[in-house]
Amino acid sequence: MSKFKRHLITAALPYANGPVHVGHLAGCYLPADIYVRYLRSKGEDVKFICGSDEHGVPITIKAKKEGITPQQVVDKYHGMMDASFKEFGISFDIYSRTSKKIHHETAAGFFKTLYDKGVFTEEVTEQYYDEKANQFLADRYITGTCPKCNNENAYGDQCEKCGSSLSPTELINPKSTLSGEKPVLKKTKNWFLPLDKMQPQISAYIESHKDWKSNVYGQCKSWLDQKLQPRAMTRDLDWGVKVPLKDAEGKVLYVWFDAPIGYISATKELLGDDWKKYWQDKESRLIHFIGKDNIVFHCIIFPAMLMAHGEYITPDNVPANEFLNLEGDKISTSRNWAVWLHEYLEEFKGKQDVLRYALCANAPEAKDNDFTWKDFQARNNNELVAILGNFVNRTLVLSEKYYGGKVPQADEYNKNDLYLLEELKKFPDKISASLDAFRLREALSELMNLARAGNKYLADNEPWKIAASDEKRVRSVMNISLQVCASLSVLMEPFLPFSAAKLGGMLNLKGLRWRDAERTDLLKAGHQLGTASLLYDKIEDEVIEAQVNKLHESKKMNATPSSILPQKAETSFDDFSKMDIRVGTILEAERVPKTDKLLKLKIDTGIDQRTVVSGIAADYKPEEIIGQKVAILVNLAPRKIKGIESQGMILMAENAEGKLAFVSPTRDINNGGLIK
RNA sequence: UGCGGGGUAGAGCAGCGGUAGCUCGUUGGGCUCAUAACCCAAAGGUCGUAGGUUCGAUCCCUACCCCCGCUACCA
Repeated sequence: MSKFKRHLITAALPYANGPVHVGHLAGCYLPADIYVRYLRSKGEDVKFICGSDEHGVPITIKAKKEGITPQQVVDKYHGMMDASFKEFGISFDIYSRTSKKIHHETAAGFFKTLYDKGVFTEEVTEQYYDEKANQFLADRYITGTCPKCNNENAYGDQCEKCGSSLSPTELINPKSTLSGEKPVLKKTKNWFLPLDKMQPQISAYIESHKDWKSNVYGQCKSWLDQKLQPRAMTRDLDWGVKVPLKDAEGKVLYVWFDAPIGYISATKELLGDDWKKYWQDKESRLIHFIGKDNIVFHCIIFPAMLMAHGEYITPDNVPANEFLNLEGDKISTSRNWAVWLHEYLEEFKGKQDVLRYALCANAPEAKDNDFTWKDFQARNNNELVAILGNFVNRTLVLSEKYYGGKVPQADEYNKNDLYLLEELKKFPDKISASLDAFRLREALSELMNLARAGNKYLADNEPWKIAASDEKRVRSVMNISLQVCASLSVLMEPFLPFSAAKLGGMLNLKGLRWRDAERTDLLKAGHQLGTASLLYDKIEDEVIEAQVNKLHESKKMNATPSSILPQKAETSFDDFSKMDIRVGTILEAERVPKTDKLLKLKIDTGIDQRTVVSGIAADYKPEEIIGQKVAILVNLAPRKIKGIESQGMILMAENAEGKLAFVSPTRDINNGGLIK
């Protein structure tokens, strides 16, 4: 039925610097798994590819911090992720890793092909080099004073204090984090993918996929409208895939060049020579499941690489999800604000499907969504237990009671029966339509509608009431209810594979395909059913409260230690006394238009009244700070901000969350009073 | 600030030109086979704001506001 002979489905390669959390699952692994299981159930030829992304700078930094090698870092997390995906029922055909030999060969080969075809442009730039450590420094390995806010601990790519994005050469007093030495500028050559020149064909490619999700298509359009820029595909670093050229000593492939090729090398590893069918045959369909942070790489850069190579098909669809928040706050690995999959699996043994259900029902398909434990509990208790589990349970309990677990013979169908059976036949196609359009939440809710229909049918026909008076009728009602259970067991498999298997066991059915779900004779009269047991248990309030508490405690623990910055370099009293800090009073305050954080203040410094622009609007409203006593550095060189000359700087204290507070004398000191 | 996504009942979402719909929650009733489960019914929305196009707008156009992401600013 599909115009494609085979499907290659990938899920974003998770970065091997931390374990898997619910955000990852909801973003791409669960949707991809549901889609793949659905295709398999339809009998399609499908391969599901994933693996750990093990290169890139953050891993080398993490290794340094923990005093181990990068290889040890990735080994640890690769093992964890592999195991927890497996236990959660993410049914990869292969879960590989980019540190494997086959990947290094494939990625290097791919690069070499592009190089030989003359695709790349070469550019020599000046980069910082650490002479003591004998290597070029990635942006993150350089710290120095931020030229914008004087923060002495700014990184080469970004100042975390003021948020400015920087280039390493802008830093004042740059320092290598490897040796502490001052790095020197040294020329280095890198290879660029000329996306600017490829813009026409990339545009044509994107334009031919207007059917993509609006968040994906919109993001791509935005990049194209801003004109693509050449992008460096190599880096001066020693952790990664070596650039396969003679004059490229000490260089590796850019992670975003190397990572998507991981899909290709994993396919090779899985299939041997057959891999080409999936990547190079026009009748193959390539689909990437990713989170929104990866859209550009999968929709523009990777397709550009594939086109430049020439022998590959391009992604047919990239159904990217938005982000999942947790209890109202962004999920963060470093702040330990997350529900970790390996911990969930430990604490909720056998409840994989509950999390699968909660995440799918609330997946961030169109916008960011919030995962809350309360919602998780409600989904389980009010939907899985009360609707799906209950329908199956009441049907099987009655069958056991009336017929000793043997499927009864249906006699004549009445109006009610025919109506339900007609409805039943529509479900596989209805759910298919939603799944084919990557509307998984909708598909899941359709599935639940079948269970709802079953519950209603039982309530309307009340077999328990007529059990004694009309045995014939009861046999028909129970037969039909059992057929609905059988269809459910097939249709729920992509979403709830563990429950589907359990239900299959209770019904003593297996090996059914998607199409079978529309049949109304899956269970023959006389067929012996297995033993009934509950599909889902209620989750009590205490369990949920415990999880919420755990979350908040870990947040508290993380808030304090890591956020205290180390002491700055020693300074002299002379240097300190150059600062002229005075007590002042805020006379006027107003928002600087078109900015989020800036206030324009008029301050009485005792010396004069002057204008100061200050980034405090997130914490203070203009009207509430009039009359506030402040500490002000008055002899700071004036600087124009948003066209307003700022003549000084207000001193602010900052807590771990970045909240600001005025520094102000505790007894009444007149304006102009010296702070020393 | 620029770009993208989003703003629809208490919560989560669908609808995207013809007098607002789904799930959960709430309230009332029924039932008792079933895990205090199930079934029925009701309440609850001026569809972010203001203009415009149209016989008619939640849906199209314009401006603005709010939330999220990337980006800028944050002395």
